[in-house]
Order: sequence, then C-alpha cells, then structure tokens
Amino acid sequence: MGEGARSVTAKVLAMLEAFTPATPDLSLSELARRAGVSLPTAHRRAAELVAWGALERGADGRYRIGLRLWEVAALAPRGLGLRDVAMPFLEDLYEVTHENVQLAVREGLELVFVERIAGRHAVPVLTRVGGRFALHATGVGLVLLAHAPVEVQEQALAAPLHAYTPKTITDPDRLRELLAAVRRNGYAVSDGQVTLDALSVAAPIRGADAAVVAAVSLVVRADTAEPIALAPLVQAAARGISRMLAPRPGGW
Amino acid sequence: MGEGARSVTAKVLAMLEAFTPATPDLSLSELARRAGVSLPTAHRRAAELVAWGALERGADGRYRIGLRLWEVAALAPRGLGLRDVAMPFLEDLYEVTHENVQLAVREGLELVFVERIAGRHAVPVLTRVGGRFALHATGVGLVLLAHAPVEVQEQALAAPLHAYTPKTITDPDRLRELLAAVRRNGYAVSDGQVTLDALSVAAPIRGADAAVVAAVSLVVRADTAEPIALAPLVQAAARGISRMLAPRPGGW
DNA sequence: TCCGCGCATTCCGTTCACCGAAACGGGGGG
DNA sequence: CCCCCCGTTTCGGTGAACGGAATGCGCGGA
Repeated sequence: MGEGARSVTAKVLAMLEAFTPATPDLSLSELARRAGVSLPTAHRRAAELVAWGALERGADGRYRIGLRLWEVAALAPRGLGLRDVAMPFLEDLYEVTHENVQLAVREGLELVFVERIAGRHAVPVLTRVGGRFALHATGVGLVLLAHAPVEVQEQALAAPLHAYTPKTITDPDRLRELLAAVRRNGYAVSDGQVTLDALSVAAPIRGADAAVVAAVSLVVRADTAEPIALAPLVQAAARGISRMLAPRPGGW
Repeated sequence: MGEGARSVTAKVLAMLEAFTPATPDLSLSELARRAGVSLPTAHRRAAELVAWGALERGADGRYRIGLRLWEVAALAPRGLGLRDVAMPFLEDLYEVTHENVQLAVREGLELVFVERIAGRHAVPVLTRVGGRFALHATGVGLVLLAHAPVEVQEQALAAPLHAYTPKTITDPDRLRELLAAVRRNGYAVSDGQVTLDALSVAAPIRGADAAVVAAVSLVVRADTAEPIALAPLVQAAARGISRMLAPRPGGW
C-alpha cells in the first residue's frame, strides 16, 4: 500500500495482512502497529471486521482471522475450487504411497500451497496450506516455473536464488537447463534441494486451455525411492486432475 | 449491515459476501447490485481489492474471489488451523472406510464444514468445504447442537426446522430427546435425515478446555452399515484430534 | 442500417465518514 | 507514588468517498 494517506480499504486489508503464521493472534496494539494504522482507527475497523466475522476476538482480547472470512475465501477458484476437483486424485496418490502429497499454484514469483496430505509418518516438509514458497527449489515450484510465461521465468532467474541446502540449484544457467528438462520429461525432481532429507517428484496440471495452472507432487524421504519410479504415479494424478479441469459446460 | 449510510468497510465486506457457490464469478454490475452499492463505488473498491488480491478479474472481465484472500483466511484457527491438526486422523478414518469423512464447527445456529474427504465412489453428500448447513439434521450438526450452550440449543429448537426428508426430525421435543441421547452415547446418528440414501455417525471433538469445538463424521450409504459398528471408529478419530488440541505449550 | 439497452469507466461538486491527537481509566511493576 | 502499556472514547477538522450524470462500447432486435 502507498505511504501517507491511505484509503479505508487499504487499511482494512493491511490489518488482515498483519496476521501471519508466526503471529496468528494479535492484540489491538500489535494489530495497529503491524498494519501501520493509528490505535483508534484499528479499534474502529477491527470492531466492524469482528461484527462481520472476518476477525474473531477471543476472551483474551486478542484478534484472530475469523471463520467467516475463510468461508468466503473458500470460494476462490484457484484455492479450494481447485482443491475440490483434485482431492480424489490426491487421495489416491496418498493412499498408494502414504507420503506427502502436495498441490500448488503459481502466484507471481512464488507458489502457494493449496492442499497437502501427509500421514503421521511422512517426512517433515516446510510447507503449510495457504503458505507461499519459492519456485526454484521444490518439485511443484520447478514445474510451475518451467511452464510459466517466459517473462516470469526470466524474472525469477534474474533475482537472487536462495540456497536452502548445498544441493539447491541457484545458478541461473543450470536452472534454465533444469527447467527445459522438466518440460521435456513432463515432471520435475527436487532432490535435497529444500531439505536434505526430502525428495519430491512433481507433474503439471493443465487447465481449460491446456495451460499449466497447478502442480501436484509427492514428497518422500530421500534415498527411499527413485524419481523414475514415482513419476508415473504423480503424472497419472496430474493427468486425472487435468481431465477434470478440461472444458465442459459449467467447467472450471 | 445497516441501511442507508454505510461505512466503506461495510461496503467492501458486502462485496466479498456477494460471491456464493451459485455465483462464484460476477460482472461489475452484478457485483454492485448484489452488494447494494453504486456502480462507481463498486468499481473503485473492486479495483483496490483486485490490486491486493482479494478479488481476481479474469480476461472475461468477471470478478472472482482471489487467492490472496484465501491465503490470509487460511490462518483462521477455526478453519484450516483446526483442519491441519485433524487431517491425519481424518485420513486414517477415510482409509479404513473409503467413505465420506467430514469435519465441521458450529457458527451460531449453523455448522460450517471445515474439511471433507470423499473418494470417488462415496455416497454423494450435500456439503461443501467452507459451506454452511443446519445443525438439526446432519450427524456433525447434531453433535455440535447437543453440546452447544443451552441458549443456542433453545434458540435452534425455537426456529422452524426444515425437513430435508420425511425422516428429518423437526419436532422440538423429539429433537431434545435425541440431543440428550447424543450426549449420553457420545455420538450422533443421522439416518436418512439429510438425504434418504445417507447415514452419518458423528462424534464430538473437544478443545483446550474440554468444551466441544468441532465434530467429525463418517457418511456412508444408508443400509450398508450399522451405526453401532461405525461409532467406535469415529469416536477414536475424534479422541485423537481432541488429544492434539489439548493444552500444552503453544497449543491451539 | 438504426435504435435501445446494458455495461464499464470517468468526471466532478458536495458532504459526511474518517481521522488521530488527546484524554481517560485500568492494570502491572518498581 | 511514578511510569509504562493497554484499550476505549471524544471531538473538531478535512479530504476521501460519494453517486448522478456523461461517455463510449458492444450486442441484439426490428
């Protein structure tokens, strides 16, 4: 949001944005400070947001994101809309492997995790439904980047690429080659590129116009499987989901 | 929202609320009409919401709920926060049965579905993640109502109760008895009360202070199982989730 | 072809919704 | 007692927000 004079809408949105996974509940003063609005303004806007249900205020006086906001947000076609279509296929993939299954979409230069199914014994992963991550390291991220518009690819490669582990590929030229291989192979592999103990294989999901709109991946413990063995599974799930997203009356 | 003069925040929220499962995408005029704001106002506010990501405008000029809103809303403790905790148990329940698994919370006089896992061959159910439903007919609804504050129960029973099928219990006295049985038994059964072909068994999930904060259910095709056989499964899942919600450092 | 309708976008004079500094009261700690 | 932080309320000033009107566009029907 711009500095100085800000619209009411901008302030309200800034207040919603003040909540993060690290700060899921906030006092009024914290909320005002994080949103960059004065205390009385935060107080007034918060009262409205609470009355509507976008925020909830607990007995402790602290604010949290409210269920009503989530209800409305659940209508986002690229969020739960996509997830609803994909869910049966994600379930199948999970059931066969009992490993992490992830569904993600690209948002600008990042990915957003739309769904994640993980059993209790699956390898821990640094992802959260609704959370964002870089494109260049994860399996789903690589798929989304490989199929993104060229401008997006070049933009992503022009920025400094964070090295999550010694195996993360941060050299733009190497990454370009990798992205070309992803497009050629029809799947991406991320081996120890996010955490050293995790291997993920991801495949592209195509939407109504055959453009890649999301990616699905399996994340397993490194050294427990070969990517080649996992790829057909993941690709089958991706193809199934793509089929469901294909054009038809009232389609997505 | 009040009539006549309305705050900016109220108008913005009314615009978000204009989207429904039946109308997930709207033209500007439709959005303005549904939200009860003038066209220029809707145009201005929509532009801000789109810039921030709460709404997305497609090439067709139509507006949809945006991914950014969902990202923020994913932080709702009673939404995906609860779902994250419950997911492994829901998965277990799904895997044993391959039937519909549902997770819901109470919001006023209605329930909101927080999660739903359904295989491709499960009985069709009238539920949608993020959607609302009455309390008096579904398994999860009965559990939530049975454990709701007395004022809520009396309020719900005082309203006209919709009969989804001839088997739906709409008589307040009969419903009171049923709710008492739910509390006694530790689970609820809804047999043909929502759709004639569906039987659901639900159990309460308790939060940090042992109060019932959610309910989990299994929905199967009627006449394919006995509630008594399903109840222990559902209750085990509910107990597992409750355990994860129990007080502990940084707990939910 | 012309006309009517609905749509989306922009303009502009008016006004009241919104603002934040300040005040107030409460709680906790030294 | 003083200090600090918090949350809530007050109130005069003002500019952000408003909507009717105008404009231009596309579409369908006569």
